[in-house]
Amino acid sequence: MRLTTKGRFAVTAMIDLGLRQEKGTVTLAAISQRQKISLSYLEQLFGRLRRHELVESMRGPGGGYKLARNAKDITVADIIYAVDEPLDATQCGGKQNCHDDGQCMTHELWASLNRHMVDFLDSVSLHDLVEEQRGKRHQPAPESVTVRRHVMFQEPRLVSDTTAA
Amino acid sequence: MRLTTKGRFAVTAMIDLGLRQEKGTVTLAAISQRQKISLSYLEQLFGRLRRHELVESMRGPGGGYKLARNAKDITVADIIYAVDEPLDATQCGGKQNCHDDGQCMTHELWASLNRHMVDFLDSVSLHDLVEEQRGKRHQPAPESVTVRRHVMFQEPRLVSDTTAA
DNA sequence: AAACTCCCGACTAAATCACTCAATTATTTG
DNA sequence: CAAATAATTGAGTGATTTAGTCGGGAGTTT
Repeated sequence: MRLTTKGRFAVTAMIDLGLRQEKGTVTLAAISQRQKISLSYLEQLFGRLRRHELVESMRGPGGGYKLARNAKDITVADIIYAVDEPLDATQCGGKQNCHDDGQCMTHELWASLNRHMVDFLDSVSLHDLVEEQRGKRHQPAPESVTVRRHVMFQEPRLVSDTTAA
Repeated sequence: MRLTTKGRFAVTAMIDLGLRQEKGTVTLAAISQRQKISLSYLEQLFGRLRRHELVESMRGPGGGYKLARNAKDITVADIIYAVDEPLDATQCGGKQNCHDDGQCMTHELWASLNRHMVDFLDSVSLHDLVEEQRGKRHQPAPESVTVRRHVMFQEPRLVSDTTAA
């Protein structure tokens, strides 16, 4: 799996979007200012997010982006996969030097690790992150239920509206 | 965490070493031939493995490398950390653009992911991998005990001795 | 001394990352 | 319609990282 700042920015931007989309749409220019991510870069990222149907766009004045579906149905893995594509730690998806066997004594190890990572990132929804940011720390479920819902985000601070006069 | 072919090669080489060190030491030249990893590259990798005290070396004829401790006490995380250093998915170890808060809404997310990855890689010992390679699939513990011992390596094949005439 | 083996640092080509820039298309408002 | 707003696209670029190579040196054994 590739873990780059690209994925981090994408998640950050999506949280920002999730926090404000109630008031219609959110422009990239606004996200750019709040999160200090260059507009051009955001454009690139949101192009991918849109093609993966995680966000929807509206052009023209009053336009912008909004989530294509409920934040609970968007996972961090979805976001990272959208912007970083492969999401594969094995690097030899059955083809490359893996045909010779032996070469790939470690193949299953990486495949396993990859599954672990994906499982984890898939267990955290955008909704979870947005709620954490809102500071709603009312830990209801005392760590049970399925596999979802991890409680592990200690940093509630958020960039405040510097533009909204 | 950085997951590159460097780490993969290092783990592969260590498995090879673990499989054969009973007969004294193993030379890099032998590992190079069996695993098709360039000797120069192996030298680089084993320099780091030695400095991290995972292997010990003996020079001169009959020399080579051997594990510095029991294979059960060497984890995959140890190996990857030795050759890839950082082993950190957060990328902003508290310093960079993380001072401003907000910027780091995702900091804990990456930190968590990193812990998950390290935990996993730490739960797999070199001994586990070596035994898997030997094909000793006698699953004794039916998945219990602590957290250690995952059963997840389906590829038992190994490069056979092409040199040993 | 000769062969063997580890040891070390510098070097490099290729790929990837993290962006930027310029131009275009669609939409709304006046 | 014109102007402003925003998304949309594709190409380009500099810095960094990766995945190695290369050339010699140093310690050991026969």
